[in-house]
Amino acid sequence: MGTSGRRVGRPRAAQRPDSGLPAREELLAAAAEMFTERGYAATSTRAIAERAGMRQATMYHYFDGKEDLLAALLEGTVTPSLRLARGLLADDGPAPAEARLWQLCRSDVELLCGGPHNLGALYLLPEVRAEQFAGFHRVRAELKETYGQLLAATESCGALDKRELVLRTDLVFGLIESVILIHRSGPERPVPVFAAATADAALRVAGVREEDLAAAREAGRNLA
Amino acid sequence: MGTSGRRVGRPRAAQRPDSGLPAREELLAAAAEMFTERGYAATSTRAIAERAGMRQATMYHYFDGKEDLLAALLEGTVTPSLRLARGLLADDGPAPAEARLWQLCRSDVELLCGGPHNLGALYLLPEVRAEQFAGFHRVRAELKETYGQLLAATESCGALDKRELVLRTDLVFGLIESVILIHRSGPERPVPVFAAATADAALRVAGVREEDLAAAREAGRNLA
DNA sequence: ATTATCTATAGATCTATAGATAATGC
DNA sequence: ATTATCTATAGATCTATAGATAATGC
Repeated sequence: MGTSGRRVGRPRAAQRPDSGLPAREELLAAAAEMFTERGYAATSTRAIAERAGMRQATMYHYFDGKEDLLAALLEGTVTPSLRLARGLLADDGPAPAEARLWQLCRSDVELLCGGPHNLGALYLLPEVRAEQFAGFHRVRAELKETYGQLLAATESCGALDKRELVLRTDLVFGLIESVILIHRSGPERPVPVFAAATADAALRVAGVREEDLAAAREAGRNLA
Repeated sequence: MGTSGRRVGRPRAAQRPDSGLPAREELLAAAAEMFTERGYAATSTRAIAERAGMRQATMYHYFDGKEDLLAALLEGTVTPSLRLARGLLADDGPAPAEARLWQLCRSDVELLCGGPHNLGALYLLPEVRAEQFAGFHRVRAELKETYGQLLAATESCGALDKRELVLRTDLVFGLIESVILIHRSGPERPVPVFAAATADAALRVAGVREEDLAAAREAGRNLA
């Protein structure tokens, strides 16, 4: 049986060229596209379901509603970053904290800008403050915590007191997340170049001196 | 006649303690609050009008609809920044570009974080891409252009080629706008402190060396 | 029997307009 | 006469549920 043999259940009404994706994934992809292109507000459950090739009511077989879709999309955005961040933090190899921070920043920018849609922009939605998104907020807070620990281990931030360190962390993390805004304005720039430049900028914000930057960058690249 | 004498027109149905604001302003304030707190999507024209003390239909006397309100709010956010930016750019006093850039960054952060609501977050809405917001986009592009000109005049960026300069501008402008995200996470930090720290970070991204920072900051403060 | 889907729809909105009304202004 | 507001509502949604149906699996 190939991937798209006969499937259980009543056939779909409007059959389209089989995307191969499971229905749940298809819904997520449709929601990602429409939320980012038209806006969360402006996207109805009907529009999502229809784009995923099924009728509106069928969506409820997979998700509890629009907010549930949004929550799933958001968590999917941060989870890969967090996995990488943990790896870099645990890595007790010889790479200095500066290099690991550089690599983390670079990869996060790639993740945020690499996908077909600007999913990051979704967590600016005020809706995301709701209870329902606690899971997402937890994961994101953990990612930020990792940034903080790497920063604390750098030479330039090592001497800062707690409060100053939190401020630096906010600024670096903010810079990385701001690529969501930036990338929109100049999408003709190649992502790898942009990601490296943003990682450079993050180290500058961290206080790494211009003359130490190249070394950190080189060492960082080798962690990829 | 005091500010709140008898007013022309049919009296309001539900009279509240007279806010003193003209109806149009009252609507804008209500929309600002609800858009940022509950979300644009989740806010109905009825909710806005009611909070402004009038009935839903009355809103249409002042605005063409929800999008029109959003457009007005957005333009109001950038216009003061742009005015300041132009002033700093035209100022042919003795202050170096670094100092003027610092001051521009500092004030923009104050403006973005100072208001009662996080209005900046609104222009992340995908809805804002629509035709209707062309005016807002124009003003914002002009503000960014000013950042670019100040950056080009700094010592550290003077030698960069066109493309590199655009990249730096994007990163600095992005950092400033990212305070929209950052400020949400730590609103217990005093805004003036945060604004100065962000301006410092912006100069670092611009490539200003650590040992030149203090001087630029001092000169920048005197421009206020 | 289980599953994935469908059709149909109740009930709850929400937006925008039409037309009336109650003030002040002249 | 002008103005700012009101009431009422048509028409267009949209969400979530109930219940039917058409496949496969055993």
